[in-house]
Amino acid sequence: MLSYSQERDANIARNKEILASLAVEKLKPTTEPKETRRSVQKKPKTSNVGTAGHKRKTDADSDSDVDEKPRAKIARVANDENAVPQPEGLAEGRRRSSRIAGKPVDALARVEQSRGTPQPMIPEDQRSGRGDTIREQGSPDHRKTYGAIPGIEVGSWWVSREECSNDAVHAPWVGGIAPGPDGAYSIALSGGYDDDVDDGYAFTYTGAGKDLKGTKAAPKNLRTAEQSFDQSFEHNHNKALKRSVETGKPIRVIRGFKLRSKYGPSEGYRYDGLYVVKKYWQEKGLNKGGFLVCKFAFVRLPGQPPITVKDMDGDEADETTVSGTESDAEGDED
DNA sequence: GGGCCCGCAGGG
DNA sequence: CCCTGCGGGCCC
Repeated sequence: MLSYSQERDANIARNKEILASLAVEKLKPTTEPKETRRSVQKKPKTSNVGTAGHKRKTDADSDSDVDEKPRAKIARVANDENAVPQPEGLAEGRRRSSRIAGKPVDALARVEQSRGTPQPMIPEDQRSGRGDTIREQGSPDHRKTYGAIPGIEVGSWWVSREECSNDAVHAPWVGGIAPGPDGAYSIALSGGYDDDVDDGYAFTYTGAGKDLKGTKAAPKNLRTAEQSFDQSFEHNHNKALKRSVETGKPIRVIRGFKLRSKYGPSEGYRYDGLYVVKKYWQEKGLNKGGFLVCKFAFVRLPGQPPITVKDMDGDEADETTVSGTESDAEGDED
């Protein structure tokens, strides 16, 4: 019987092989000058700001960094004219993705503990959910658009899935896969599976299909649980990704802070551009029942801005941008 | 850390 | 209407 880590390593090795077998030419290790760091453009738009009803930045007292910080990650592009005036207070201040409850999300939370109050988080007239930067009459619903969302640069960053959804980059609040008729529109890498491999320019991804967990009263109110059955390509989400392989439609990819990879942002969710799915297969997943999972191999389309790479050892440390690295001596520990 | 309630979006 | 899904927050 293999231990968890042995099994994981075996899976990872297999996933790496598959990625390698795709014979994709890796982008050269272009180490971009720090400037290239995309999107230092703060200027969060309203959409993004007004967004979460839950957490709203009350006033400026919270952290006042951001401004000059090169690591400002808010990257909305927005035509200035289109830009809606900022409700003050929310304007600047990078809001954090309370990745860990108990962090200085301070006043943010609190403001609205109206958890039970069902009300739109964004005023009706502002919540197109179609990509606010292009919200004009007649503009298409970008939630169902393949490829880039107008006005959203590669490298754009959001504190939460909710905000990302508001900009139509990845519609589901929870789901990792946004399915469409000719393939998935977008996916989210959030570190849900330990044996997924992320090399930046390519990665393997595990499909959907898990039980929900809950209590007696609310049997399925939790969004995750242990794998308790085999995943299949009949599942709509997996089917969509399989279809992506056939159609070659580009898929928007966002990486989240929970992703255990040097390509994951240290906070929030970042749009890393377009990828295509090259291959799909099934394998025994990393779960105690040995249940099968559906897997997919993604490869990044060329000609896009480089991905930000996190300085591992330091974590929160600095981030530099490169567009693909050979070395991936990502210290395996355990 | 874990437990649990509360969301939304999309598809059936 | 129902259900699901690599969230998020709060409480312990």
